[in-house]
Amino acid sequence: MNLPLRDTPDEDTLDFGDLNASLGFLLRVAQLQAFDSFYAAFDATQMKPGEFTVLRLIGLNPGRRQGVIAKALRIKPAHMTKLIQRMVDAGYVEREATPEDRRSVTLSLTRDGQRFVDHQQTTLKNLEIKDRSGFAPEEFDQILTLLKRYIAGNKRDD
Amino acid sequence: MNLPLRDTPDEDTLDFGDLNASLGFLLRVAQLQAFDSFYAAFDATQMKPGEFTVLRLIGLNPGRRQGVIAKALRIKPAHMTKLIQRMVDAGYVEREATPEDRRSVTLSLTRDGQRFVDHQQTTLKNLEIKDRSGFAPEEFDQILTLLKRYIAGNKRDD
DNA sequence: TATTGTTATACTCTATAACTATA
DNA sequence: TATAGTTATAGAGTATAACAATA
Repeated sequence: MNLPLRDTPDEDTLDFGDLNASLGFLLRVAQLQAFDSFYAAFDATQMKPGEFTVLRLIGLNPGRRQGVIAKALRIKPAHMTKLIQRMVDAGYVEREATPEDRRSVTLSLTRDGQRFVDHQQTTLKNLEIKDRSGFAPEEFDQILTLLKRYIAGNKRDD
Repeated sequence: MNLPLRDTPDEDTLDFGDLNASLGFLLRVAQLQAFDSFYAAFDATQMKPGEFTVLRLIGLNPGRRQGVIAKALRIKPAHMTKLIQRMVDAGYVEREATPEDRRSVTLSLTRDGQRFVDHQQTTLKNLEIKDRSGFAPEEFDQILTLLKRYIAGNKRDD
């Protein structure tokens, strides 16, 4: 005989077993939550995480070829073409023919694009404050360091 | 005047700036590499990370409703239906009508499903050894702990 | 011949809503 | 009316191959 007004408590409680010791599983869950946080913070901008990262990377490295930016972020050429087209349509990115190699295209932010990225620094800062809030200061630095270690240790050849 | 046989070194070298201090960005990159590792390790099985995690979770919690498993893994109902159908077709999962609530369905592993999951423990162990290889033992435990902290601190309401 | 980026196709994951059968 | 799961449709990301222009 269960209480009619509530679910049986253990019906919704799951045993995660070894999943709680699986780096891949925890990375996946953490990453999904990081996306949620991004969408919550960037609600007003219509921006997706991948798009905004592309804008930031172009801003830091103006004049680089589209393929170089794409490869660094593991975005496939076909997808990159469409993503950049959206950013061009939004007025944030400029494409320019490369004189030395006329097959390729170099990217840079428009004035609007740079202004947009600059303006989102505040949003980014708030996101970081929220991210840091569950950690002691040295713990946050530690997780960044360990993630970078994992990334460097598992480098792909491309 | 550049050497003709190589790209200019700095042409491919990008400044990542603050992205190297962004938890969200590092989580994303690390997670993509974790998927790569999974696919490399589970090459022979045709299994995807999400599918295998569902199998593991069902194995740990037989007889739970499909919706409970789905929600725990943030899989949307529509997607879950198709994923479970694939697992049923593969002979790994059994669906059973719930007597108390005939709208719902409970899940369990078939004997083949349980055998499959058990058999992949070796693959999983090898993956973990590879994951641990870049870390000191206490560092690996630390990254698991910190990821769990992040996950708990950013819990969604649902 | 090989490479850069584009186009086209397809498959998965995700999001949404409409539907069914229950409750 | 609300809920559990299904079906259907569409959008985004990804993978692949074919293509045009150029190297």
